[in-house]
Amino acid sequence: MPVPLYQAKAEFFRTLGHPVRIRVLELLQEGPRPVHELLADIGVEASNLSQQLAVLRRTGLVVSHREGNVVRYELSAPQVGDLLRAARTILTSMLVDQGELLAELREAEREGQR
Amino acid sequence: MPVPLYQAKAEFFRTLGHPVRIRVLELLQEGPRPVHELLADIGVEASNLSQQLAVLRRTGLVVSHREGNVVRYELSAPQVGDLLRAARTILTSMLVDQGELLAELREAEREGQR
DNA sequence: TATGAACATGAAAAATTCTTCAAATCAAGA
DNA sequence: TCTTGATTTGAAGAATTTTTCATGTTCATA
Repeated sequence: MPVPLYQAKAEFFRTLGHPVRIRVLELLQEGPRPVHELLADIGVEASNLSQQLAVLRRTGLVVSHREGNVVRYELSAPQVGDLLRAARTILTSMLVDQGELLAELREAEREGQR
Repeated sequence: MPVPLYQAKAEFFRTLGHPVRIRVLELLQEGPRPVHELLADIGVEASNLSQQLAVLRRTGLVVSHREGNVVRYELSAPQVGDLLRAARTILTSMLVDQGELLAELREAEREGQR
């Protein structure tokens, strides 16, 4: 009973769909990091971060290993960077469009006020 | 009060994180399509599809226009294709890894049984 | 203008996901 | 061994998202 591909994709995107998880992935693009460092950069409760890390671990996007007192995380799929970049491209172009729309709306409003 | 970028990204990915929405986007990559055609390809209730289309419209990923009796949808950001492709790459490589893992587990099990 | 097909919408119930809190684990050092 | 810092875990309640159903719209055509 293989999970249909489109469902696997949906699950994959859904795991990217959380602000803390996105920040973690972006930080990890620069290289492996211990939890306490992530914790310092992203300002959330330790247990909350831990829960999100668990989500990323389950999907296999990151792996962790303990080094003494500290647990270090890293991306397991380096291509994640490409994905985030592609997303950024779309997103900025969409935000630009929205910005233009917004500008037009404001313009229209000014016109109306005369 | 601009929405922090990482939050915008998370929202963006979350809208991709639904099987019906993914299928819609993939179908629309091949070109514009009327709702009833999407409906035939994806087998869900009409109102359900409609709700998901509404989500995609709100995020600005698709646009629709009525042509007589029919409403035609299309991708508003053609780069969505790139994104889906990047995702597919990661996903398949991850699935392959999992497949290997699975194979090892089965192997280990066989070993154990001897 | 009455009817029907194609879609959309609003709202409530059902299902998932998030956040938070208390408690547990693990390794290092006193 | 006791303590402490680092991190994880389980569970419960809060918040969001999905699904579903009934009802609207819109346009074409009889």
